[in-house]
Amino acid sequence: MATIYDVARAAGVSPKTVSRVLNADAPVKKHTKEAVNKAIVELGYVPSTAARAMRSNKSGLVGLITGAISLSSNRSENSGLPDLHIVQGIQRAMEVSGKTLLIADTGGQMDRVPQLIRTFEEHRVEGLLYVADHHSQVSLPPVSRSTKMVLANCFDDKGTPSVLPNDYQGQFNLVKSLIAKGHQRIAYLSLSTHLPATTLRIEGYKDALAEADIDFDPTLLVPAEVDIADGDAGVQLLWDAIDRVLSLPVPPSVICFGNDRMAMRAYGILRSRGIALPNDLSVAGYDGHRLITDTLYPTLTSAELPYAAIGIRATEILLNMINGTVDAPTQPILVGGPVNPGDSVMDLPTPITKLSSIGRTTL
Amino acid sequence: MATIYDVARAAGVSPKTVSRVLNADAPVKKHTKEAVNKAIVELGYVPSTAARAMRSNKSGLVGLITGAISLSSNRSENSGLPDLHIVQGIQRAMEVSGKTLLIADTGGQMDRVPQLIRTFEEHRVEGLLYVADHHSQVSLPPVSRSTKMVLANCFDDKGTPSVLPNDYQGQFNLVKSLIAKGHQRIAYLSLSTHLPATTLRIEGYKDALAEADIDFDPTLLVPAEVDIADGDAGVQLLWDAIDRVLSLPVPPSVICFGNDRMAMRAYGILRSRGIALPNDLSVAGYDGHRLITDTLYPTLTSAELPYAAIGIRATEILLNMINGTVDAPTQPILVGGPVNPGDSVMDLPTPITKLSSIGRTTL
DNA sequence: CTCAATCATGACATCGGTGTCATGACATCG
DNA sequence: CGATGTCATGACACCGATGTCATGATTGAG
Repeated sequence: MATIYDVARAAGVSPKTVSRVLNADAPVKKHTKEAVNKAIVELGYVPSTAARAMRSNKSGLVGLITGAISLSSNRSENSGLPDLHIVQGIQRAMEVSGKTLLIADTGGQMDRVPQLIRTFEEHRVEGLLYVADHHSQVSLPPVSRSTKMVLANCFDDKGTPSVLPNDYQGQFNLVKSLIAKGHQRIAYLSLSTHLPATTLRIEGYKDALAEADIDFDPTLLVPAEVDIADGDAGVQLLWDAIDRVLSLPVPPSVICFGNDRMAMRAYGILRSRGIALPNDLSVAGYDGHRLITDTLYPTLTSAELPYAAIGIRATEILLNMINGTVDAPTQPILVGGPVNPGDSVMDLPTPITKLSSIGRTTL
Repeated sequence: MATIYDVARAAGVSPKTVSRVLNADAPVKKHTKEAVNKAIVELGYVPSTAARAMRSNKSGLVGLITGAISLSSNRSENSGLPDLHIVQGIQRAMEVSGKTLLIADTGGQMDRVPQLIRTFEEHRVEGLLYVADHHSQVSLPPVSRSTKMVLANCFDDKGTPSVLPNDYQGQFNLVKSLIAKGHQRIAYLSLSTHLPATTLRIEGYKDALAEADIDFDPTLLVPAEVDIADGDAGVQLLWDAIDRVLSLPVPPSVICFGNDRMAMRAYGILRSRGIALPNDLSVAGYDGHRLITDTLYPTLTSAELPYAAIGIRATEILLNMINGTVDAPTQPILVGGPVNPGDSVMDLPTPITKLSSIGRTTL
């Protein structure tokens, strides 16, 4: 591979002059510049980032640690929206920065993280991003104090800058939109209550009800997901939860599910019970998982988890920290998302009348 | 960041001795070694790959060009199995090699590829992998003759080494397994006939029929996908294709779909027509898209597209080319996959009797 | 026309490792 | 006991770019 010295010799100038042409950081005579460019093209010269990095002490690299690639759609038990969307956002934001993204995948094994960080340090990355597959608390091994780091979709107890989905607001807006469509009996079959997201969403659910002067009915709130990734148990639990809320004296007119995958399962379960969607019962999901929401029939109403935006925000924050232009945020950044309306939610012009006639004949 | 010189000074030895300890490429007295290691730990020294790469003229990097990350599940019209699985396979194979993978995403714009290749060349990658999102012919811009390259899931007309799914065998085995279950009237609603995969799979379909002495009936073979990514048109076309084969004088006992997503859509369409799966009609997909096959009820029988294996094979070939141990293959490597059985295919103990009673009452 | 300021370019050192060769300290053997 | 060889280590150059400083050429001002 040709070096800057080869180019210099071919153009009859010094290496430094070639460097000046490359970086346009000092005036070069037009004639000289042309000779240099000609030599560059002829030799197919491409500057070496390694040499540049060594001299400038800047690698131009940013490291990303994630399990998004190895885990994405392989483990179908894995519940939510693919965290890959966060990676997409990061890539998009990184592109315009001119830095190169180094992606390391954990393969789901957290104990490999130190090794990955080590590799990044060898490459002298200027910053580090950590992406979690769901809103969670993490505890990462310490990195050299000088290394900037931003957490996406997770947080720790060391005050590392982090970007999180606004789960409270997402569920709040979703329920609010259901109420606007005339629904009053709103069931919520949530994810495991051990998840930070669930706690926040339940708050959003309750506050949205309160805002509309609807009393919170505890029997309508059922955790319908276990932590253990056991497909069969999951389906059973979901079946049972649906059974419970539909058997209530006054059944709900709409069920919110903890995520789109649960809603997708519910489509099958409800149909097998002869319940027509959305005529007999409305359904809403969470995540905005397009593959599911758009493909299901009827299309699914869902609160969008703004993963791409989270990736973009996290990247922006990191780049600012690298440039030193802005201080790292001390509080988690919350990113909200819209409610994507689908055909799975019925308009209920006269909610009270309809309520009493739903769900009884089907059980 | 500490350098090898800092370590040398702290340990009271020469930099070269530190280098020897790091690489264990020459004997070092136990006492000296301990002093060096102590200094390394105390200073938190991490060697710089940039400096190493420059001296050795080996970057230890492999470049990967793909659209898998940006396109994955965002564009839900995008038909098949996510090509991300290929990337997963590549990562797994690369891990054990000790090289670092540099991933560049095209964002779906092929015109960005030259730019990405340029960046890789600046990083002096030792090899290049290109991953296509579906079995297709590609035409990549020329790279420096010395750069090794392997194509995964695609091929070109320049004889670049490539690894492809064995579409012929996949469909052949799928149809064979259906025949083994007693099916004789096997419809095939294929993908667009412009795809290389479709041509190959139709051959496999026909040969499997021929092997069982079943006459090929052209009315059972319907292309049910257009090239244009128009969701509505796709659904209409699929609806119509299903309509056509079910209206035949002797309707099929099973329908093979071009991919799992089509099958998923078909579940909804068939159910809305009152056809019970698999009792009234069996269904099979293609891709082995777990998210779909495992979640659908009943679970979907599907020919697995061995994307992970393709990624692994492509990586192995590339690494061999880099090591110079093996010559590049001159013919595309074909990788086969199993048929994943689901509950969507009925056993037909007495195929002929049942055949005539299917599909009529539902139309 | 002279002197200073500006411009274009080059020589050289440097970044952090490692290959090559040299060197002094021991060990081994006849 | 001296010659030869092995061992542990260090001095030095080099990989490819670029920052610093120097230098000769050119230009402009007085």
